[in-house]
Amino acid sequence: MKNKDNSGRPTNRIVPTSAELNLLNILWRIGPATVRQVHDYVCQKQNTGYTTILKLFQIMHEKGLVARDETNRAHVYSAAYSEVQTQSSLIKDMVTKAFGGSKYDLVVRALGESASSDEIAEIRDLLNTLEKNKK
Amino acid sequence: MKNKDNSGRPTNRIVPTSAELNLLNILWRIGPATVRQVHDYVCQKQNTGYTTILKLFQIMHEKGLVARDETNRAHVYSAAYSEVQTQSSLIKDMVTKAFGGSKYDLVVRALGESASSDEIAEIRDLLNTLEKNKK
DNA sequence: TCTTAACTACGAAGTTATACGTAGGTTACA
DNA sequence: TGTAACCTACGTATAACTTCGTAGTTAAGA
Repeated sequence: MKNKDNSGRPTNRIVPTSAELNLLNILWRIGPATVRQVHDYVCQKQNTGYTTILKLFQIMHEKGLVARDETNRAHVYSAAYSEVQTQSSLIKDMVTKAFGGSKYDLVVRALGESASSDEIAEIRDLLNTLEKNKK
Repeated sequence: MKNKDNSGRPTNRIVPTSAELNLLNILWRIGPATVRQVHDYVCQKQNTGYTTILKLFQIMHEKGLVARDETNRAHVYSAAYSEVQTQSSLIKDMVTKAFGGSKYDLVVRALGESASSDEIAEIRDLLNTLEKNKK
């Protein structure tokens, strides 16, 4: 099924909201988990109602953002898309909306402000690897 | 005044919504403009009511996203923040929410999939310039 | 001057996102 | 067995986002 982004343009991309991303980050970190486990995890940092997490997972399940294992009474949720896939979708979305479609511009902006020498070196390595794989 | 992002964490950043970004892109392109001018511009691509644009600008003005010159009857709106500033804010926001705070990871993900040889060369040049400016 | 076109302000509707409470059923153990 | 803890489903409340219509005012031209 096709989703729609806020602008009304059609898209097939996975673009989780802020709160959804918060939970996905936890699933990516600790793996498939029950609402209880995720709730406990979240509550280490902020107070949130148990049913808030539950409801979010139910909605995310409807959207296809998470898979649900209903074998046991406490359902086990897992991310439907990998962190890398999701990050790529988010980047694509942002490049379209705020960078005139130019991925390069996004990279320039990200590097522009403050990149440490170490980071620069790492990215240079990455570029070498990318080019090597092309040949 | 402090804004809050969706996650409840406080932030001072400029994070326009999708529709807002759409209008800001136009202002950055054509410069300060009336609702009429922006509406005409928008309607080249999509049908949108005049008052839809008007209302959006009013809200953006309340938020401080645009400045408004009320000298003439037709108010003239202009972006309150540059495209570069806004892009940086959006990147920061995204790095926080989806890349565990690592700008480097975002760059890696952006470059990871498909970067042309030309783009790779350009980014290498950029890295050289960045490093030169550091010394 | 009178009518028409244009402009702003305002309200409201429809949708999504976020957040919880309650109801009703299940499990575990005293 | 009964009661306390736990789980899901569902309804609801609020705020933000997006869209547009209407009302009222101002300007401009016949």
